[in-house]
Amino acid sequence: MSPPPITSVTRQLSRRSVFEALLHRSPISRADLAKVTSLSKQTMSEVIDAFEQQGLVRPVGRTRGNVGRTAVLYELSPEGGHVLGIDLGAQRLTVALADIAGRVLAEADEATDGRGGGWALDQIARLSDRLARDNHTHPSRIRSIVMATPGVVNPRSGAIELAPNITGLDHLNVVGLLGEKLGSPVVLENDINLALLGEIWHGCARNVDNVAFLALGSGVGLGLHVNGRLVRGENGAAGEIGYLPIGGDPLQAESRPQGCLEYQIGATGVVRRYREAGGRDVETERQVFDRAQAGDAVAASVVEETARLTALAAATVIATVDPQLLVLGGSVGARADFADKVARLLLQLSPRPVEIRTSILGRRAGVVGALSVALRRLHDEFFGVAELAATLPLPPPARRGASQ
Amino acid sequence: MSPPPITSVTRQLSRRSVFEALLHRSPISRADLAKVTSLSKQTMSEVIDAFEQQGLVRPVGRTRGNVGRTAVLYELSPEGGHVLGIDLGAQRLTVALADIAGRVLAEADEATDGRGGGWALDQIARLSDRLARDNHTHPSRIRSIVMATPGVVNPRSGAIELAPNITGLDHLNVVGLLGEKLGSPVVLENDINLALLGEIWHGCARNVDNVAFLALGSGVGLGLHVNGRLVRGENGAAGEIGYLPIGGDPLQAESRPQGCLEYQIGATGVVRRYREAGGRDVETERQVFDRAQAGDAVAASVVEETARLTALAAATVIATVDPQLLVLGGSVGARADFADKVARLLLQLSPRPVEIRTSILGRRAGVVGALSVALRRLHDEFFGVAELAATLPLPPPARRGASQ
DNA sequence: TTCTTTTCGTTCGGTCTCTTGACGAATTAA
DNA sequence: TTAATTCGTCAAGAGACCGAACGAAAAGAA
Repeated sequence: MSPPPITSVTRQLSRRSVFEALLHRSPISRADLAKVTSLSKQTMSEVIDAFEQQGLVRPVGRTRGNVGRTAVLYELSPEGGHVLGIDLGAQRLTVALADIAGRVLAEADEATDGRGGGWALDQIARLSDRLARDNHTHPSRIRSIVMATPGVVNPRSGAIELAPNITGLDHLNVVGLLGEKLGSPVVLENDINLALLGEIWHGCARNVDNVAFLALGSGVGLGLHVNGRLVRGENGAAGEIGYLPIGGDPLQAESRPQGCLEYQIGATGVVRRYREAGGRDVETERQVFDRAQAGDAVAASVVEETARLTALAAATVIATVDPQLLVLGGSVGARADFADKVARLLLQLSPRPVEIRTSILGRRAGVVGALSVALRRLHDEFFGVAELAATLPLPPPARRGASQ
Repeated sequence: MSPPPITSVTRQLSRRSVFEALLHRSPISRADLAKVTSLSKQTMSEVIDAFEQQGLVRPVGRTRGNVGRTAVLYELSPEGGHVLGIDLGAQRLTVALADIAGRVLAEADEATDGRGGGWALDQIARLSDRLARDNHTHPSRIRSIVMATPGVVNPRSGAIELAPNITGLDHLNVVGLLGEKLGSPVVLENDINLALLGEIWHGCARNVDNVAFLALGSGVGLGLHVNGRLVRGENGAAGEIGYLPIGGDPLQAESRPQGCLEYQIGATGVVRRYREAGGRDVETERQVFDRAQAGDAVAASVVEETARLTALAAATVIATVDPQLLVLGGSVGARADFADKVARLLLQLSPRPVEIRTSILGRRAGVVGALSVALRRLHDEFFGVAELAATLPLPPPARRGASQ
C-alpha cells in the first residue's frame, strides 16, 4: 500500500525482479519464484515476507498433486495499490479502475458535462469516487492517476496547451486541481497517444513495439510508438498531422488554422466537401459515410477522396518512421469499409507493404491506455531503480589545448 | 584492455559511475571522485586500483597549490581500449580512430575503390590498419567498430539490404567479412543516421535530444533522434523520405522506383528538371545550384522549386514528430543560401517555428557518428549492467475465467 | 500402515561490498 | 617549528547474497 522502504540497490533489484515474476506468473510458490528469478530460496523468503507485511502479496492456497511437500502459493493482492484511468472526451467521460497487478476492476462512463472547465473536473471527481467506493476501495488507496485529454499536452509541464474540443479547459491547472480533488498525483496525456498505448496493452497491437496509430474521427491525429516508447515531440505536438501539407495548398489562408489535411478530412471538412458537391441535409460526417454505404454517389466520392487523403497521410508516416503495424482508429478510421479502402490505396503508395489493423478497443482505447500508463508509473514508484540510467553519456568534444 | 571481470551488480554499478565521472572530469583525484560519485574513499581506492591494474586508468601528476596533502590525479588511459569509425560513401572512404575516453586520435580518407564489393572491403581493412599502426595502436586493441553505409540496414540482422550507390555490396556478408579482416566485431548503420549522431555528439546539435536531420545531396534522406535514441524503423527504413508523396503524383510509374520526392529533388531530379526547363550543359546538381547563384534564371527557378519541396518535406516531418531542432545536411542541404530559402518557406508552412541549423561537420559527420556509436558500444561492453532493463513489462490482459 | 522419495522452507556459516571512524602521511599557512 | 587541512589506508561492522544442511510435509511404493 505504501511504497516499499528503500534500503540497498541490491535489495531493490531483487524486489523488482520478484515483483515482475509475480506480475506474470502468479499464483506462484516461493520455490518457483526462486528458480525464475535465480535468487536463493533464502532471499526469496525474506522478500516475500516483506511484501506480505506491506500488503502487496497474499497467500492463496497451496500446490497440489505433485510429489513432495506442498508449497504455499502467492499472488499480488488487490490491496497492494490501485490506479485510475480517465478519458475525458468532448462527448463522453470514461473512468476505469485497476489494481497493481493490472486487473481491470471496473469501468464507468457518462456524457461529458457540456459546460466544460470546472464542471467537467467536478464530474470526473464524482464519477471516480463512485467507482472506487463501488469496488470497496477507499479513494485514498489510489496511488496513480492518468487522464487522456484531447489537444496538446506539454511534455515538460504536463499542462494542457491546446484543447479545442472542451471549453474552458486550457486555462485551468488541471493537474493541480484534479490532483487535489482526487487526492493522488495526476498525469495528463494526449488522448490519441493513450488510445495507441491501449491498443498495445490490450488491443490489436499487443506486444508490437513499432506502431503508428492513425485516428480519424472528428479530427485527425497520429500516435507513434517507437523503440518501446511514445513519441511526444518537443512540445507534445508530435502526431499533429492535421497540419500535413496534403490535400490542398498549405499556404491557403482558409485552411491554415486547423491545418491543411484536417481541413479536408476532419469531420467538418467531410461535411463541407459533401455540401460543396451538392449534398444536402447533413450535419455530421457519420451521415455522409452512411449515405455512401447506402448508395449515394456524391457521398461515395467524398468518402473515396477522404480515403485517398488518409492513405497519403499513412504513406507519409510509413516512409518517415517505418512502423511494423499501422492501426486505424477513431469513429471513422475504425470502420471496416473505410479501412479496406485505405489499405487498398496504400498498397500502391508505399514501397513495402505494412500490416494494417483496425482498433478493437474503440472508445475504450483511451481509458485502457490511461490505465496502462498509470500502472507503469505505480510500478516505477514502487520498484524503480534510480541508478538505472539508460546509457552512459558520451564525453563532450575535447577542448582545444586540453591535456592530451 | 579487456572487459573488467564482472563480480557483483553492486560493484559493477560502482565501477560504472566511477568511469562516468572519469569520462567527464578527468584528471581527477580519488578524493574528488568519491565526492562526485558519493561512494566512500575506501571503495574508490579499490575501484581505481582495479582500473589501474587493467590499464584503464593511469596516474598523471598530483594536485598543487591547495592546503593539505596533495592528491594523485588520474585519467583514462588511451591503452584502455580503442574504437574505429568508418564511413563508406560512394565517393569517399573515411576512417577515424578514438580511444575509450572519446579522444579522436586520427582520421584518414581516400577515394572509394570504384570496383566496389570485396575491393572496397579490402580498402577499408588496409586504411584501418594503417591508421592504427600510425598511432602506435596494434589493430587487435580495437574493440568496437561501426561503419556508416548508404542504404537500408536491417536492424535485426545488421545486414545491408539496399545499397544503391555502391556496387556489389548488398550481396556480401559485410559484417562477417569485415569483422574477420579487422579482428573485431563490426556493426553497420545507415549513413544518415550516423551523420545525425555525429552532429549530436560533436556538431551543431550537441546535447539536443529531439532532432530531425534532413540530408539532401545525391539523394534525399532523413534521420530521426527521439527520446534519446535513433528511430530505425521495423525494417531499418525509417527516414526513407524519398518516398513521400510530395512534388508529383505518387502513382506515376516513372517516379515509383526511387520515390516521388526523390524523383524531384534528388540530384538526378534536379538536373532533369533543369534540362526540361531548357537548361543545357549540366552534369551535376551542383552546377545547377552554382548557376542559380551566378544569376541563371532557369536554374534559380529550379532551385526555388527544390527549396519549396524540401520545405514541404520538412513541414511533414515537423508535424509528425515535433523535433526541437531541424538540421539540414548533405552537399545541397548544408549550403547556407539553400538552407535560408527552406527556413523562410517553412515559417509559412509550419504552425510553430522550429529552430533550423545547418550541419557543421559536413562530410565528417558520418565518421564522427560512427565513432560515437562504437564508443557507446565499448562503454556498454565494459560497464553495462544487464539488470538495468528499462521498465517493467506490463502483465497481459487477464485470460477469461482466470482466478480473480 | 510404514517406509522411501521428493520437494519445500528455514537455519547457519561464509563471502562480497559498502560505509564509518580513526589515524598516519603530506602539504600549506602562520 | 607548529597548526590546520586534506589525502589515503586500516579496521570494524552492517546489509545482502549464496550454498549446504536439515527438518517438515506430501506422494508413492511395499
